[in-house]
Amino acid sequence: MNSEQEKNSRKFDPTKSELEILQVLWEHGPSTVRFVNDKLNEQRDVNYTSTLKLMQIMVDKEILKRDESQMKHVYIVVEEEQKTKNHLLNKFVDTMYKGSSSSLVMQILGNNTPSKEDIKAIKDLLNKLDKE
Amino acid sequence: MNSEQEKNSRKFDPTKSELEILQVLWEHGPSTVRFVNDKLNEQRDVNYTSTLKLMQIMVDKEILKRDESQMKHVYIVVEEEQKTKNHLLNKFVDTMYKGSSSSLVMQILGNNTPSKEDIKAIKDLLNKLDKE
DNA sequence: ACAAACGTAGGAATAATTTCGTACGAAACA
DNA sequence: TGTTTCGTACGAAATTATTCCTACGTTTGT
Repeated sequence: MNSEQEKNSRKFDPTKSELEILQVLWEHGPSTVRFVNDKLNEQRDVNYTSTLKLMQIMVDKEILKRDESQMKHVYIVVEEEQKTKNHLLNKFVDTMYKGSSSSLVMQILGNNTPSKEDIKAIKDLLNKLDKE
Repeated sequence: MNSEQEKNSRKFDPTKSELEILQVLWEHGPSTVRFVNDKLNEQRDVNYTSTLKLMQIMVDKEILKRDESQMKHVYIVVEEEQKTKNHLLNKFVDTMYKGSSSSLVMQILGNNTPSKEDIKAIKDLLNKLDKE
């Protein structure tokens, strides 16, 4: 189960900026550089060509692929969002909590105040897991 | 509650290598460069002076302080482990789960298989939270 | 048809991070 | 005491990541 995740995951480790771009693409689906750049500029100044360059690099790294059939290339995330997030989450748990996901959960629940609904949702999930 | 965390957290964002060092110090308490470097070398090759340099930089950044009363300086983590981890965890939740800690919890519980004990511990915590 | 706006490509400049070489003093020890 | 080992300081080199300049072609609108 863990080994399967390792098998499927490239070493792929997005940098900070790459992650910003991924987030836009995750939220809005396949997009042009222009669109991504505009989104990024809602938060901070970035030159169009900087975003372009980065996205081109991401294509090289095979984090993205692109549809070049139109003049305005459309960039598409290669690996599905959940898989990538899972990978990053596991890496985070490994480095910060020595791989113990429950201690992460304990900490996050202890330090934040989830709503009643959140609590219920999590309880339900736990009950389901319990039965298996 | 969130604002309090912001108040107490410096912008402090350890780099990858800094995090490696922090982990050694978290696990073993205040240590010399030699000790930290030996630990790091259990995992990968690092030159002693590289580790030294990094730890000196961390002192500059006030991530560490050091006891220079002995010739072999002893380095000490400034901010307590939990506070730093919490900060990093929150940052992670913010960027990866738009701040929704419960969706992180859902994902991590769904994708790993916590033990019965883990499940019980989490349930207990949830019950406690529920009452408040 | 021409100018303005917009697209990609690619390389160079800059910034951030990490690594290590060199110098030099203190301790250990034969 | 001489030499080897171990410590720190500091600067520079190497690496990685990020930003942007320039060139040049295509589309859009007049």
